[in-house]
Amino acid sequence: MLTSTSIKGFLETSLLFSDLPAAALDQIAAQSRARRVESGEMIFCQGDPARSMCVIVAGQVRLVQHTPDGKDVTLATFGPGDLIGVLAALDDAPYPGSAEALEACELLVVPVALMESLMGQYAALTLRVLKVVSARLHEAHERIRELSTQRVQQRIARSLLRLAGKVGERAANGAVALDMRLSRQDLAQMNGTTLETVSRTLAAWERDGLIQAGRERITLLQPHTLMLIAEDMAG
Amino acid sequence: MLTSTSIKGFLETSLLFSDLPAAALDQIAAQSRARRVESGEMIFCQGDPARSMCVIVAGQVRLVQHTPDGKDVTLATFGPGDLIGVLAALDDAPYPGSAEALEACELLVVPVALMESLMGQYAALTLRVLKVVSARLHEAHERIRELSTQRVQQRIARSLLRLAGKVGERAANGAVALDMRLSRQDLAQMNGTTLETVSRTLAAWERDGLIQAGRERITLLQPHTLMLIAEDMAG
DNA sequence: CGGCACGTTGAAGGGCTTCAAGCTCTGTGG
DNA sequence: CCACAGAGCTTGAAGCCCTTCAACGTGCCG
Repeated sequence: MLTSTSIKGFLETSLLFSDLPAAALDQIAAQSRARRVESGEMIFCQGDPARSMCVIVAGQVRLVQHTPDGKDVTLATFGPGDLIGVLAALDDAPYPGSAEALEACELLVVPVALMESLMGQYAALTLRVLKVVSARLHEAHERIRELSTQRVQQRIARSLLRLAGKVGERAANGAVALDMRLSRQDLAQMNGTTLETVSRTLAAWERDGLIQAGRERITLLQPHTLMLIAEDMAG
Repeated sequence: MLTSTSIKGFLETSLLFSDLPAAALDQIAAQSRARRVESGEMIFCQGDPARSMCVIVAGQVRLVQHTPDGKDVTLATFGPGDLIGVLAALDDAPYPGSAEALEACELLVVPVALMESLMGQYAALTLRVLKVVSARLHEAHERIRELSTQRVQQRIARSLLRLAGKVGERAANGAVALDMRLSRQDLAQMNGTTLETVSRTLAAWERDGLIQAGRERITLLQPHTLMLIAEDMAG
C-alpha cells in the first residue's frame, strides 16, 4: 500500500511527474491519496461529477460506456502509468464512462483542482498529458475506422493481437498466451458485437488450430494467420 | 488573403493564441505562413511526414482515413478556429489521415518545431490545445459507442442533427436547412455505411415528410422526430 | 447537348443478431 | 466430499438489416 512518503517515491520515478520541481511533488504527495480497488470494483461511474483524476500505479483498468438500453461498450483498457478520468476533468463535465478494475489495482488519486493548477504552471507536464491524450485519440480513430469498414471477424482478430501485445506470454513454437481473464462477453463489448458471435468465431478458429480457447482464457497458436484474417487476406 | 501583419491581427483575436506575450505572437507571425486552398483540395495527405500544423481561419475541412482496400472513412469535420494535424505533430508520426477542404479555406500553417517549442514554454497554450484534443477524444468515444450499438438509421439521423447544429439555417415552421454540400456518399462515409443504404433511408424519411432531400442538399422538416429515431424511440 | 457525377431502385444473399435451450466449468457451503 | 447454484459458454433456428451488384434515372456544367 502506498503511504504519503512512498507516494513521493512513486512520483519521482513516474514518467508523467518525474521532472517536476521537488516543491510540486511535495504538493502532489500532500494533496493526493492512495487508493486500492479490488478486481471488478468501479473506480468511478459514468455520470458522476469528476472531482479527481487517477494515475494507475499497478493493475489493469477498463473504460466502459453504458448505453441507455443497457448495453456496454468497452472504449479502452489501461495499465500502470496511465492516467484515467482526464477527459471529464478537462471538460469540467461528468465522467463520460465508468472505469472498472480488471484486477486488484493501486491508484493515485489527484484532485482535479490541483492537477489544473499544476498544468497551468508547468508546460512540460501539460505537454506530456497532451501527448498521452493525443495518442489515445489516435487509437480511437483507428477503432472508428475498423468499426466502420471491417467485419466482426477481423475486429476480433485484431483485438486478440492487440491484447497479445499488452499481456501476451510467449510460449513454445510461436504460441502466445493472453495473461488475463477474458470472457466472450468482454471480447464482444470490445468489438461491438454479441457474445454468441464471438463464441462461434472462436470455436471456428479453434477447429482450424489458430487458437486454443478456454473459459476466460485464450492462447494464440498461429498469430500470423490471425494477422492475415485481421487484414482480410484470409478467413 | 492573410499577410504577415494581418496574421498577427488574427493571432491576437484567436482563442488559441490571444493571451500569449507579444514576443511569441511576433515569432509565430514570422515563421508561419498563410495558405489558401480551394474546395476539394487536400491540405495534407495520409502518410505524409507531419512538418506543420494548421489553424483554420475560414472554411470547413474534413478529416478522412483511407483503408487499404480503397474505402474512405470520415473521422470528423472542422471549422474556423480548429487546429488540424495536431496528432501527427505530437506523435512525431506521419499524418494518420488526409485533410480535405470542403469549401475554399484560409489556413495558417505553423511549423511543428515552433509549435512544440511554444508549447514547452507557455503552459496556458498547451492547456488550451489539450482541452481541444480532449474534447475531440470525447467525440470519438461517442462515435465508437454509436458504431458499436446503433443501427445505420439511428447514426444517419444523429449525423444530420449534428450537422444541423453546425451549419443549420433555421427556416419557417421549425425546419432547418443544412448550409453545405452533402452527398449521399458523404453521409455514408460519416456513418460507416454505403451510399445505397443512405439513399434508401433518406427516401423513406422524405416519404414520411421528415426531411426534404435534394441533390447534395438536405433540409430537416421535423428535427424532433429525427431525434426520436436517433434514440431508437421511433422507426 | 453530351458527358459525368450524383442519385434511385430492385433483387439476391450473407453476416450478424436475436431468442431459446441446454451444457460445462468453478467455487461454495452443507 | 459432493451437490448445487450460477456464471460462462455452446449450439441451433429464424430472420432481419444491410451490403453488394447491377441497371437505370436525373440534374448540372462545360
